[in-house]
Amino acid sequence: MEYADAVAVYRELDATDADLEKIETLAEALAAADDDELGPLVGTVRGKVFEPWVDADLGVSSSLTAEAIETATGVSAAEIESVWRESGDLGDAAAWAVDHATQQSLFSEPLTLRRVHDDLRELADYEGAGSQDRRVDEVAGLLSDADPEEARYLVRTALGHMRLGVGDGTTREAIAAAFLDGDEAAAAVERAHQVTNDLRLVARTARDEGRAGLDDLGVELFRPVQMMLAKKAEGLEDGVESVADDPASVRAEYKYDGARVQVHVDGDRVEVYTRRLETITEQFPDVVAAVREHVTAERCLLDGELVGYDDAGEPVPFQDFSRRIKRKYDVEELVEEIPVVLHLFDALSHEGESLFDRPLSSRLSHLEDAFTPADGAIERATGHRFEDLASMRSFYQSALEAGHEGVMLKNLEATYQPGNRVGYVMKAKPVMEPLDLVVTRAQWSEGRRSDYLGRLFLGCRDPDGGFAEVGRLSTGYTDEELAALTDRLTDHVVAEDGRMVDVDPAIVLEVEYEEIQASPEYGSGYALRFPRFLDVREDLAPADADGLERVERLYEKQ
DNA sequence: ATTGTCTGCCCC
DNA sequence: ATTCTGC
DNA sequence: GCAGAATGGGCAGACAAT
Repeated sequence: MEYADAVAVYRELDATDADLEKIETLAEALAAADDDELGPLVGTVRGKVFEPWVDADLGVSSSLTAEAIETATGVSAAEIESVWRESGDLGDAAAWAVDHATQQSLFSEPLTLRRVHDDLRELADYEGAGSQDRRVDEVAGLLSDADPEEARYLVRTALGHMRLGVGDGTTREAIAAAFLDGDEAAAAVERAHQVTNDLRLVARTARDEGRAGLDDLGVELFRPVQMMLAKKAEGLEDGVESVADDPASVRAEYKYDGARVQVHVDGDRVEVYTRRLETITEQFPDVVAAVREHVTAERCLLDGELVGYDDAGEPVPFQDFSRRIKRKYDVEELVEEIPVVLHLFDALSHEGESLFDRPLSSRLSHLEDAFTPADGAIERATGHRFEDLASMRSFYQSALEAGHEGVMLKNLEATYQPGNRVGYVMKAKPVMEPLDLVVTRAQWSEGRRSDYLGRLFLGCRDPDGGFAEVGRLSTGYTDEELAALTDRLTDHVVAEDGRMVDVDPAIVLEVEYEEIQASPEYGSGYALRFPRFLDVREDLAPADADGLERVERLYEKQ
């Protein structure tokens, strides 16, 4: 397949918002793809060049790609930056740069999908001194053989942002439409995706073996399964109403602030997977040891949350616990410093028996049979069924007092539904008092927001009469609110540098957040976790904004 | 040897 | 993670 | 109600620059 043909497909997908049109376009392309092109097409349409289970990174993102565009075209970095900032897409800037190239490659070979895909894959193998330059050269090499449209999607692929409006859902529908018949085709594709987490494999299987082949793909130990996710509840009562008609079939559990993990066990072999189904077994030898010692089942697949604790038995802030996740060297040192507890709350298979179609109540009794709790190492998630809302409310309070995030609410009769945020699991967390903060700086956005100052830096009053930054804001406003904000901010611009804009402190925003954390990044020494826009405080001047002392007080209080 | 910048189907 | 938008 | 996009803080690792 010529790369130009793949690009024609991307463009057609890009040209419509209608789901059905996207599915039809993609299905036709998948059906027409050659034997060895189906995988690359399924991957690149989602901006991915590796299968999800491959532990490899391209190691190229916006900065190095901008350099590659400069190398390939001779267009200056400043010009590329400027077009990037205007269009909000580095791929668009690449298209422009190729069109305005001041240097032509001596001989230009037409690109193929295969070459683009395989060359990008090679980037991951480069390591050591000079590797960044070699990555830049490799991307530049592709770009110098690309026409403007090819360059646009080549760059978007390298960055992993195709912006085609095609996600896993659309791709699954297209696979079904391309290779299968019948009403339940899409459901069969979805199920196969849930248990393999690999759309390329699913597409190949659907094409080569049809429906029967897909149905043969089952849950296997050491092939992680997509996790069932929770929806957000407005409050405890709302959550209970949402999960089940009958409050008697609701289980409330502590919601822990750690990392969601799936643990696979077969005798001595233990693997620990994250929510994105990455392996983190190496980072948690303590967890592996605890599982070996206390899991009594020979074979099982368990679901839970890993949480860090301090000497006093209090859960540590997520930012501290998170150090353990990416640690590669001196792991034992961190094992000592930040011990963790594995809180288990579900069982997906037990002694070879799949439990996906069983109600939660049944899965929980299998979980109970599968291991012996050991305090401080491996425990059941704290949870119960409650007779009335008042007792559930006090349970919720006890979760907060113990330093946890809130509660999960689960329907005891529901089956395990991988990959979906279904209404059978809800999470309830308390809302913090909002802060009134001043916009100190702003940045031009990308993609669909490229005409807006969509990233707003927030400051609180500091004792010197200035403003100390406590983070950035970029969600919570509608397009309309953002357009109005952008308009107003442009009246206060004092300096502009690339995408960054300095503004007079003039606009006060009401901002919601989950938590205040200690920050090494921001001037105030604090940062908001999950900040979002609530409203413009028209009634407040910058001098009325919240001060650093209030931020400090709230930090100490939580 | 130290510091700065970039990256991540990162974790949340 | 949260949130908004188009279907 | 779903799927998709655009974005938050902060961490360790990997190189590059000094």
